[in-house]
Amino acid sequence: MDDQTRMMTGLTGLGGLAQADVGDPDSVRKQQSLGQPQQDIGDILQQIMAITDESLDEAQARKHALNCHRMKPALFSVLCEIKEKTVLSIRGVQEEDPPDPQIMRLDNMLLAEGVSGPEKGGGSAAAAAAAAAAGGSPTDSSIEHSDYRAKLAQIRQIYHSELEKYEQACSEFTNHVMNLLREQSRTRPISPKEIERMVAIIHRKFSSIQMQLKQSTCEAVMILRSRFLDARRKRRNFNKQATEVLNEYFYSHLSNPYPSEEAKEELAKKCGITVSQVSNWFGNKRIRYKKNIGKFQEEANLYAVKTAVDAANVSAQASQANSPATPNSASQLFRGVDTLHRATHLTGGYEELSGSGLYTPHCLDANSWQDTTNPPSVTSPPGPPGSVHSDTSN
DNA sequence: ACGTATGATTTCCG
DNA sequence: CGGAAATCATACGT
Repeated sequence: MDDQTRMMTGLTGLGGLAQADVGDPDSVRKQQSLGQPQQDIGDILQQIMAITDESLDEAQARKHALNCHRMKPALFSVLCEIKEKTVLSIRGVQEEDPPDPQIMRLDNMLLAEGVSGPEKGGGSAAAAAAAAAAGGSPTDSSIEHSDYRAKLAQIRQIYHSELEKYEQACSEFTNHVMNLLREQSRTRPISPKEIERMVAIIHRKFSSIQMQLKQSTCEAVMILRSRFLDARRKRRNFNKQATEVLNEYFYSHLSNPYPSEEAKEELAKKCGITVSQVSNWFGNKRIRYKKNIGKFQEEANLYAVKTAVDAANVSAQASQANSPATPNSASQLFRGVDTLHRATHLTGGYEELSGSGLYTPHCLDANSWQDTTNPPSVTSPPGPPGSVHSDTSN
């Protein structure tokens, strides 16, 4: 309604049809006494103004009559022109929404998470790669749980179906509105530009809905991630074979139980765990071993025996392979048994072991780990193993 | 149920 | 940034 009056005022001014204010009923009456064209226009305007007071049927008939009026096209175009100048120009400036940083962030994350990326052709591999590339976190390859992937795929599927629904609804609604406006544009001043604007508004609304979808999808992914990544929540002990491999390495490198990056990778592969898990394990092992060497003595001996036996077997096999006919294998085996024997001796009696040569020097050597000023070869006299010896710090 | 073992995380340091 | 130390939180054996 307000628009209507504004249009009217605009019309009078622009068209120069009348100097007086059309909104004033008196002026309309005054116009009737004027010349023929003016009277005609005034007549039409009065009819338009009065149309709301009439009954529905009357109004319908009146509308039709007005529609067929010979002045209608001219009047209509003028109204359009005015409307464009007044109504549209008012809000026409605050357009141009820049690519929302928020939605960009969401998009990036969904892409990185493998939710919105390319379709599931490569499947988990692509997703995992994307996640790894995005996160770069040490936890990357630990997300290989099939459960995780299944849940992620589920989220992905929901996301895509929802997105599709939104898009469809958006285009449907846009079409509907456009048809409606086109339809109405026959009786009401609506310019194509206005339709365009309307479409843009609709799209903005729908994209804000999309953002909500993206937001909740991100949230779901984050929750899923945290649930699966927080291994503390669902800690599993490594399997026996894995701990065996790790312990073997630890005790056979007791003088310097710091596996290199390559060694860690190798161990990780052998144990079916990640490199960071290997690092954790060695970190824990070192500190716990150092804290209470006595407690680990048995274990140390066990693995010393194990490695000794392995060494014996290996050397026996090697010698056999070297010279199948040689009777030397017996002596090789014996050497293995010898080491084994000496190793078994170690149980309990670590005092005499210093200098036994197998591994003992390292056992009591935890103080020299990480100590560049004190190479392992020149070990300081070991403290009482059972008691908690002084911490290196302080 | 409880204590211990153990993998992971946090904090601090060089 | 890698490691030590402390700490957390769960698994596991009793």
